[in-house]
Amino acid sequence: MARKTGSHSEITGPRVQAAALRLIAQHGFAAVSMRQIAAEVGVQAGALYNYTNDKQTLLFDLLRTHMEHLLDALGQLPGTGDPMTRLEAFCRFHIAYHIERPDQVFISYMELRNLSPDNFSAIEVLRSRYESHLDAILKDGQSTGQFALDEPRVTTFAVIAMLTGVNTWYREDGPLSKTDLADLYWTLVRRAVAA
Amino acid sequence: MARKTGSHSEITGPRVQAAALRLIAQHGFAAVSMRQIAAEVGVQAGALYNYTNDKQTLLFDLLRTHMEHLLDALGQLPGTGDPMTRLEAFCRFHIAYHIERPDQVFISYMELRNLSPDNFSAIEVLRSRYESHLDAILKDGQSTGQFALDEPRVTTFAVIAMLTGVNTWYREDGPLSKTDLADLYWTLVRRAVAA
DNA sequence: CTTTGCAGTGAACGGCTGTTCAGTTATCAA
DNA sequence: TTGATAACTGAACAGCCGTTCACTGCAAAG
Repeated sequence: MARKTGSHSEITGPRVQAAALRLIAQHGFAAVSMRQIAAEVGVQAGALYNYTNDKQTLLFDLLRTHMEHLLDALGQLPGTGDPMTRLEAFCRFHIAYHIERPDQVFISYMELRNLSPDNFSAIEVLRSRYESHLDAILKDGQSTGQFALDEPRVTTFAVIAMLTGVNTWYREDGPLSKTDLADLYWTLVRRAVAA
Repeated sequence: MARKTGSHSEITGPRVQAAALRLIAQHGFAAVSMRQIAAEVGVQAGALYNYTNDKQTLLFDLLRTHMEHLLDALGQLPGTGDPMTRLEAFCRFHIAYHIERPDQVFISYMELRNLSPDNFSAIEVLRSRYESHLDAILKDGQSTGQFALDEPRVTTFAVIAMLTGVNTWYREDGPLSKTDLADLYWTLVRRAVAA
């Protein structure tokens, strides 16, 4: 099917996508061959081209799917209301969502440079849409006087970097529960921005 | 020379190291060939093996050199004294040092998975030595009552992730000076940890 | 002027790369 | 049972990979 249409936005087969995700997260896009992915699925390399146009599209679909799901989930958070409440909701959401999808998150900012220019731009659009959600919260809190920020845009980057950082060290079987984790990070963020 | 000794810790030729750094930061370790690196230096691929044992060692030397220079520079900061003062010094140092070396920083946590197990362990040792510097500051400030932290170790990860994040967005020709930048981040960190 | 030794060449090695495609197998509707 | 169609194989393609090595050119030491 994929072979015939040549479309750029096919939905890659779930089995293929899962195998690619796992292997690319582990070894990196450039280091993983189509034959390895095929072996993980349990088919020959040629069969993959029933599900994707080429290796580049396979990576792009991985990142695009992740970003779209992320934005969908984000859309369910309230877009208006008390900035402090919304900031807390965002922080807890971000940590919870990212900690559950370490492979997707890892790939999504590790393999950006392996995207073609067009694909890169497409992902960047989605990414900045996500960031602007936090940006809006910070600016709202700024105008109500609840937050004290010299540069909301910089704070956005700082908070997101801090929150996303959990993925580099948090282990499910460690001493900290996910609730503990969210509490700790929320305390840090709240104090960092509070007036 | 390198060809004969077979040593694991040779210092790769500076020209080769610089070329490898630039290309790997841009395209990724697995995506860059020895022939590309050689072309950047202006020699044939075979000549590289006068300076390094193999491609893996070339990457390892890049990361090891970076981490050793980082630790050297860190060693010049005061190890004792007022925790708040030391924390500020650390934050400003971290930002200043990292912002000047975007390629090294990028590679140093992007290409970790391309290291052999032994080389990976060696780099991890250096990395955790760096982190423990901040950890010590936070624990000191905790005991003097200047900081209010539920989990200093988590705070260490959070602060380092936040500070290192500048490299993903800061541009030299943007509206913010490096001093502005350090001031902004220091304000966030100070308020996040202060009692 | 000769000798020594390093730096670099360029060809070659086996092996792996993404991708294509004619041909085989399996599935399922009529 | 037949026919259609989707899924998959396995071989092949041209090309690049890391690494080795006999050989050349050159610079400095005796």
